[in-house]
Amino acid sequence: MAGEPDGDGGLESVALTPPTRVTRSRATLADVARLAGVSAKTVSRVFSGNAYVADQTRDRVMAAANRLRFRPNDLARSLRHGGVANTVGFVMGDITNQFYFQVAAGMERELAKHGITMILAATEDDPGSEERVVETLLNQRVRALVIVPIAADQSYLEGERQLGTPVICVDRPARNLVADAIVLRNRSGTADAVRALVTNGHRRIGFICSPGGLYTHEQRLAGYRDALREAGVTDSRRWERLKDVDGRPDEESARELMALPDPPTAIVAGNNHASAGVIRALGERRSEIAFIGFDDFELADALGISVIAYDTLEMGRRAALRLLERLDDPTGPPQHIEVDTHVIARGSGEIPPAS
Amino acid sequence: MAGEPDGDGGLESVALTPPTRVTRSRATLADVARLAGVSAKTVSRVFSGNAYVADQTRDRVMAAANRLRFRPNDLARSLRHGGVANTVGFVMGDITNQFYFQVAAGMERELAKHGITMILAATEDDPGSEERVVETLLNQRVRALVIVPIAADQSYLEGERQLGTPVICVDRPARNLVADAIVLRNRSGTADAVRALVTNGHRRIGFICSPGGLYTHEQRLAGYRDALREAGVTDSRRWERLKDVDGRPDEESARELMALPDPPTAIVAGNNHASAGVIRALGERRSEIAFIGFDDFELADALGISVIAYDTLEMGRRAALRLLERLDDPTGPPQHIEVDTHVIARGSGEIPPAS
DNA sequence: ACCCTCTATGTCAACGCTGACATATCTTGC
DNA sequence: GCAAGATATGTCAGCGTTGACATAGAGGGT
Repeated sequence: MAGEPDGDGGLESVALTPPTRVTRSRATLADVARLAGVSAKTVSRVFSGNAYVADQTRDRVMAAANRLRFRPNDLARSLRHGGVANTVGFVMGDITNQFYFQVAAGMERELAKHGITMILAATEDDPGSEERVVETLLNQRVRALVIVPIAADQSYLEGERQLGTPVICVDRPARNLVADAIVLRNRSGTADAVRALVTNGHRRIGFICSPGGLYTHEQRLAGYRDALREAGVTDSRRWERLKDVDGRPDEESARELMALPDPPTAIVAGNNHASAGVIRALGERRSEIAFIGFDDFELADALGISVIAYDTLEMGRRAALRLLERLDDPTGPPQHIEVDTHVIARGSGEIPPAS
Repeated sequence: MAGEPDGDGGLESVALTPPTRVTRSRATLADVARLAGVSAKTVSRVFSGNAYVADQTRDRVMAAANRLRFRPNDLARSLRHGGVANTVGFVMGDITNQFYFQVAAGMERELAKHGITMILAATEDDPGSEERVVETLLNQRVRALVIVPIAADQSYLEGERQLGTPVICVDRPARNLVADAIVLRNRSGTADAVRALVTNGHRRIGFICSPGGLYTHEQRLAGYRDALREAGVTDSRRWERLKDVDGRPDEESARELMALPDPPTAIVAGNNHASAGVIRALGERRSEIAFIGFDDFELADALGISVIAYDTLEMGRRAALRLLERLDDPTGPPQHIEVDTHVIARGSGEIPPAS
């Protein structure tokens, strides 16, 4: 398969210009000014837009700027304006988790409207690296920080906050730091799903989620318990499976539940990873046991999997909006914002109890 | 040490020093220097690390810096060093497409190793906005650009390239611009999948993909045709369905194929969206008709769906590596790098022809 | 004619940092 | 004892930009 047949070969080649000569340096305001026969300040005025410049002069400046391919240097601009850049930093955890990127996407979209650009950094879910990563961003003089807290403690940011850098936490609240938080409606969202199952006649409902201990997972577990308590189910602990280990514990947990003498008639998964495990474990028996997973996923609708869904983009958007508010007015108490979740019924969650 | 008598008072000094602002702002090198009783340059040396500083002095400086919560200002640093920041810009298309973010993730991981931070920007798949977005990044003085080309023409970047800003294209090559490209092995990857079906006895093989016209999709279609031509199938056009419209054309296309008097015994989908359509259309008949989709997706393994897969993170990684090479040595012809794809057999693709 | 305001442009310093260069002390070698 | 290096620190200018301030002609009102 080495030689691509005919078709539309010749993808590259055809260099438009010989292999690159480099480093004619970039034009500055002064260069443009010289060419246009005006002062640097006048060029500056043309590019920052908000001052008196004669139309004729403006044209001459623009012509010179285009000829020299001038581009205003935002670094210098930022330095001049209090040394703060027009960027915000987003610190996410595990880079392979698309959740973070969806949030980033929502943020980007909103920030772009305000001409703010976003700088990305990842902690790779290593709590120890959080502070280091944050420092990198602060050195870049971001105007604000949005972080998905992963370290055990964010008090190291207290100084920054006092210096006026807003900190917004996403998905989990910060610990030991006054900061706004944008989180999911984890607890009541999960409760909603369980209630739906209860309404449908289920009493033996399993809950699978690993790793335990995270804020989000604790909240979801709590919601699960809330709903079962409401329903008068007192032995819910029996149906809980929360492992902290790696490997594929969720799938095993599901099999374990299904192998009980009185197996659950419905299972709720606390996150996407757990959903995958449960679906694998269910296999051919997917039509027998009801299932609802927290987190929507691609093709879930094609497959008829009911989920507790939410708008990840919205989380990012809300984070961005809160951030913009903070930049306008840094005072005021921290807000705890919950983003709505809702159960999407696609079939798997509406299966009635078998026994 | 001229002006600045003590700390307070000094009201009578008329024109010498106007009342200094009391707003607590961020500490600078000079502030630290004053507190430590050394020159700013010495503090600079401590923080850039690579020069002679006595241990005792270093300690004193660090103590002062910590007390003042000093942070080096990378903006100023960058400005001093040729006015170029230590960042690269990534321009992606539709922000809700997780593919882009996976690429971003791979890049980030690699760039972080080199202390380079990434700036994100999205074109929202609007070709007209590409140039504007790119400009924003260039104004931030990114050291290099990685873009997923969406505009019809990237020649507007030629000037930048000549000024020494490397441009790397991902997923699709640039048009009218000399730039490296990191793309998937679209053509032969698709051909591999079709060959596998042929080997399994299939001759009537459908291909569904929308929208047509994109580079990637053209390549995949070409690969499909390659393999069928090899197999001596001459009427492959009959089995191709490529629509440009929106809605859910892929699902309809699949139904249409299945409703033919001599329906295909196997179907290949050209992208994830098409896969979803086909899976919906197949419904209960999933076990009768072989299926392979381009792009892996979550739970595909749990569901036994065979796919043409690749490592999206790897694409980003390769882009980052190429970029770093370019920064080291800006010369040399543009490279066209293909990232490997491979067929993952999970069952759906190994179903033998029924008739 | 005079003053006033509006428009249009220029001069200069400074944002925070570091490279180039200068200076001063301390070793080491012969 | 002294040149030659190694070590330690300081001074100054300038990266590209713009705010503050200065200047100067054009128009308007009286």
